Amino acid sequence: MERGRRATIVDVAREANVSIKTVSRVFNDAPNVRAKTREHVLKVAAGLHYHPNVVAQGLVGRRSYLIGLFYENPSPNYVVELQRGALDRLYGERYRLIVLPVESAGAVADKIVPFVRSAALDGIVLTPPASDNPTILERLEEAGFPFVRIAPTTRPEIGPRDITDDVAAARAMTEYLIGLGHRRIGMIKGDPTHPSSDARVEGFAAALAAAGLALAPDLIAQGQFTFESGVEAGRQLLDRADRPTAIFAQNDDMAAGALMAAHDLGIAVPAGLSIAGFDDSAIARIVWPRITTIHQPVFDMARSATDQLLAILEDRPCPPLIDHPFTLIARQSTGTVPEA
Amino acid sequence: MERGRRATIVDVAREANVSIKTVSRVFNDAPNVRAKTREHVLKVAAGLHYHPNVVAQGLVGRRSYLIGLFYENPSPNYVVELQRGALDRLYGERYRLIVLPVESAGAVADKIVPFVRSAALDGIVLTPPASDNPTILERLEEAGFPFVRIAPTTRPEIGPRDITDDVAAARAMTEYLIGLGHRRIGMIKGDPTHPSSDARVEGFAAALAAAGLALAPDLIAQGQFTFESGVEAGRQLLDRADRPTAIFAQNDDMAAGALMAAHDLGIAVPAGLSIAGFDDSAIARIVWPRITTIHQPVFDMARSATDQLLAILEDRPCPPLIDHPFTLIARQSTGTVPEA
DNA sequence: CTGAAAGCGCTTACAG
DNA sequence: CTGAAAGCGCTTACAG
Repeated sequence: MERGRRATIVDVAREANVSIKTVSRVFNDAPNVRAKTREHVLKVAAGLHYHPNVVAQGLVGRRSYLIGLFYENPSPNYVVELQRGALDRLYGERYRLIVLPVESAGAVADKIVPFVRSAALDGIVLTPPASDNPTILERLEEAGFPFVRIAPTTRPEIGPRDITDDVAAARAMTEYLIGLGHRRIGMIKGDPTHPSSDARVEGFAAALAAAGLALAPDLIAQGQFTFESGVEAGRQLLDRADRPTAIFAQNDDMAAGALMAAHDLGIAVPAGLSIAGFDDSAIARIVWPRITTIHQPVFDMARSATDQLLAILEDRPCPPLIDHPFTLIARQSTGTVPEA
Repeated sequence: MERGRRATIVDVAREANVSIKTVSRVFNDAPNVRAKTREHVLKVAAGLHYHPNVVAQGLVGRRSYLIGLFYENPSPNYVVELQRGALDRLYGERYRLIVLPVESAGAVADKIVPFVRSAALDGIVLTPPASDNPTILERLEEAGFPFVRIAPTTRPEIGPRDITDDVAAARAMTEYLIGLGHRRIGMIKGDPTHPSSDARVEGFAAALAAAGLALAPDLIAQGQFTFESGVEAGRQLLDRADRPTAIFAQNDDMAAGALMAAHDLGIAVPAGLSIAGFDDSAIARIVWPRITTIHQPVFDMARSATDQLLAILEDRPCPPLIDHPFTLIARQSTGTVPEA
């Protein structure tokens, strides 16, 4: 064979003295092949370094064996966890993962179908906020294009979902802070286009209400889920006389940002200020002090969302909803309220 | 058309009253189509939501339009930069990116060809340490499989490379620390299977020698390019009476780890200890104090490596070597040597 | 248990 | 400027 020329099913069939159909059967673990024939074919194939051509298989089967992972780009840690989870499920499968980072899900919503079509994807995993974008969902449904959603909050009827209870998680963290004696607690919200942002405010508010505390609107600062936005929002909350004694940021990147703001302002954490995050991404263990956070099972959600997508593509039944448990992880960035 | 059924070239040809060959010409910007015919075809195609099927194109052209990005998993920041660079070059192209993270390049070296073949990749971008793995290079060469390398240090003859001068960069950082008055400088080495690790030690040693300083072997601690290994190595260097006044870690993740070790030991940075990193990855701006580092153009290297790979695949000439400039970025983690 | 034929949706190489 | 034929490397649907 010439340099770079791959053996084909015809080469194997010829050398093994069988039809191409038999070779096909062997490589697809189809029944009705004598053990001896199978062995012989396998041996010849190995000698020829034969591997079935996925592209040809794809053309016949009208599929590409390509799965898309669609995400905006909030934090590298989150993205890498997402990829790891999806890849973990795909390991050993014929399917491969195409990464589809976009600047803004909203900006490409209109072109989502042409986009997935021209990339020849078989299906797509949607992450927040795309998993709740009405245009994206509508277009995909119209086209009958297979998709699954991670952490959506709307339209529960349209297909499998992987969620974690944002409201309960945010409530748990807030209760934890209240339990440490905090009464003035600030929150840094995430990107307003992510429905999780509102859910986490809801949990926050519920815990405050249950403890008889008022929700002061000026103690809620707007962030974007990025580190930089956390620095900014942190400064805004801290640069005043009646500053909060604790800040609960809606993800770890923003919590790290708030921590940076505190450092820059010379405020000791946790002695003078408690900071809590959300996600349990790598960043929470990298900054000092290490950040108390909610472990959100991003890896697990991505893994089981991918599993559900494969089930759809292969016509297997799949659970419509998986609710992944969260856990509160107390670390060094939170402590009892400072003496007044 | 039924749900999910895509229009094909035949559908467009029929409705536009031309041959499929003409439709093909239009979508490939081939010459010899009357402007009027072209317009008509385009209009009909748009009405049918037609997109050429890449899988079919791939079968005919004996290619998949799939590029693999092969990497070990040292730091999320590095990985995301790599992906961003490659994706940036691929934007608007027919090619798509497959991510191929592996636990250890060495462990899969033997199976690299079957691996890329069964994933049906057209070519692959190799990152350290795979870009210097002799088995991987040999197998790929034998098979005539297209690849480009990021930051290799060996076998300059075997194809396009994108490098940055590790020796000079490490030397520059060391000279900077010496300029601040440091005389006892520790180094945290990266994974020994990465040739860059040795190159950076070389630059470190050269700067020390030029300043008439001895290279104390016990001031070189072994790390793995991970945050955790940096914590460990940092502790090892700091937990002694004659500890160094500065630590130069071979990447930012390990520098952040050393910083964590210093925090845990109650050593103030930079007042009591200077810490420098390498890469200028996101982590360097996220920890406190922000880390002085070498900006390594990972994004640019990935981008131009991908560009070179496309050139190979499309038989265009491409530069055999691109040397990307580094820059030293002084931030808050380094300062003058503490008074003895 | 095995195989010959047809076809997946395109492009390449010719012909006009 | 346009098109009919052949073929890329497989699998599906039949036939034996």
